[in-house]
Amino acid sequence: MTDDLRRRLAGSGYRLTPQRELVLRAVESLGHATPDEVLAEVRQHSSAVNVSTVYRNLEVLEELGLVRHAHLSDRAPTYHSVTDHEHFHLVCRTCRRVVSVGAEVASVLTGRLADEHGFTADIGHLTVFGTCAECAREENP
Amino acid sequence: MTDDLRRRLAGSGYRLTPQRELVLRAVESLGHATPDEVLAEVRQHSSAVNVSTVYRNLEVLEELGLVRHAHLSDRAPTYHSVTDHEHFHLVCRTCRRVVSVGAEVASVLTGRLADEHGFTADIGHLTVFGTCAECAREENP
DNA sequence: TTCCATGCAAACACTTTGCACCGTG
DNA sequence: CACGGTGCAAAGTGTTTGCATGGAA
Repeated sequence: MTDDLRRRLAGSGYRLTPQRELVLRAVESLGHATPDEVLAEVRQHSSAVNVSTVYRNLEVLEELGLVRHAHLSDRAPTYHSVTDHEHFHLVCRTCRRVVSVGAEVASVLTGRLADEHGFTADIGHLTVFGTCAECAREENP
Repeated sequence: MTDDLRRRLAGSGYRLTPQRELVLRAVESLGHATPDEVLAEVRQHSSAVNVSTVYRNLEVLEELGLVRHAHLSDRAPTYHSVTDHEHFHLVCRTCRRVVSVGAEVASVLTGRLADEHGFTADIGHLTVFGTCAECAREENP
């Protein structure tokens, strides 16, 4: 599978480096992670990897469609691997919990946006903020 | 209407200052604006207003429900006044154009999220990224 | 006359860039 | 052995904070 990756990269004129692979594996194993978290994970395997290398590689990997990012907080973006089925995120503003929801749940919305506005929605990047069941219960008991 | 605002602020222990009012009026007149753009607009009326004052006031005004923000780019947030009907945003990744869409267009989605996940979505904060009709046409002619 | 609000400058968090060296293909 | 990749340090953005002063109520 490393050779697969190598070919994938070569196809766009990129090379496979140890750091590159470590960044990809870190994103895959973390699920949802900010660049900082990816850096921390990578450093567990290879001590000396630089922040800028992480940023540069996340960019390359996203360009190739191997990872994606979404904004789960007002601050840092979070990356996830694309082997997952397409999904979007619900984020509870109160407890910060994140739930992944299959893209098909939004199909009526994407259909209307396409029909009424000619707009092709990128559901994988979507984040819906709001309040989860538990937190709503606590606020109005 | 200034007195209205004064009372609204006083109700939460805040005061009405010229800067505060200028920030609110700027958001109202700009439609969608980043803190930077709000600052620029405010300075057209009163030369010396500080960045930090703009940030602090946007925060207070949002707490009171007089303005809202959404993330229309990966960088700065944009603020808009709440007198508008509730809406969410479509942002085209190619041309950066922004379209506002009435919250009711997402009602099937919000209904499903409520039923299936107990999640109350905050539609006013939602931004859907994707590709608009014109840009899709240019890419696949 | 009491506190909230402001200006200013410094600190912050996150990300990007320039440059010399390194290593993949 | 050419050219993309890396580390490092410095510079950018966008935002927040501490503190002394100012002004609304």
